[in-house]
Amino acid sequence: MKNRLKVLRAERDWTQAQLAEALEVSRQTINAIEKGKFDPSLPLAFKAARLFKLPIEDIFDDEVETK
Amino acid sequence: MKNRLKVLRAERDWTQAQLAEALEVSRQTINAIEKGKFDPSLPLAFKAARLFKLPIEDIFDDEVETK
DNA sequence: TGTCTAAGTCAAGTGTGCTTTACAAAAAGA
DNA sequence: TCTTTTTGTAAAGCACACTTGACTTAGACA
Repeated sequence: MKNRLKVLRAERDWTQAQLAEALEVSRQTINAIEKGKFDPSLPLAFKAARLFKLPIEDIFDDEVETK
Repeated sequence: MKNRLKVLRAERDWTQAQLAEALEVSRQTINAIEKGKFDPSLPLAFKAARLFKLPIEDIFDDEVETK
């Protein structure tokens, strides 16, 4: 699952730690999600959507990565 | 987490088993999600959104249940 | 060069999403 | 009523979302 967290962070000049705090998860969790290590839970995706005021589909991308 | 799966099923006259098959999960998983026993994973939420051609937010509701 | 911050990663542990198997309860049809 | 279908639920097990703690790497800057 791809996601735009890194870009959305950059647009706001936030660190992984700051985003983690805003979403009430650990910094390692943010890092792992950004690096594609695992997918966030649905509740966490909702939290991110509310934080960035974007639909979940605009933050996370379920399509297969064709790297 | 509330959800409209039961209604969306009813609109299409589908059983839990049929929805489970369409989403490639077990019937018990559909039942548990409909009954609020646990939240679906984000990938499963994406699958449901594609199946029903609706945004994830139109199927699942992260707001606190005020029963 | 040395220091500070941000990012990346690993290990071990906890909780939960989802499975299969099985059975009971409820609904629907004859 | 009898039978079939659908829904609800439980137990045991596996995989993964997420945690804390610790360590490394890289960049910025004095």
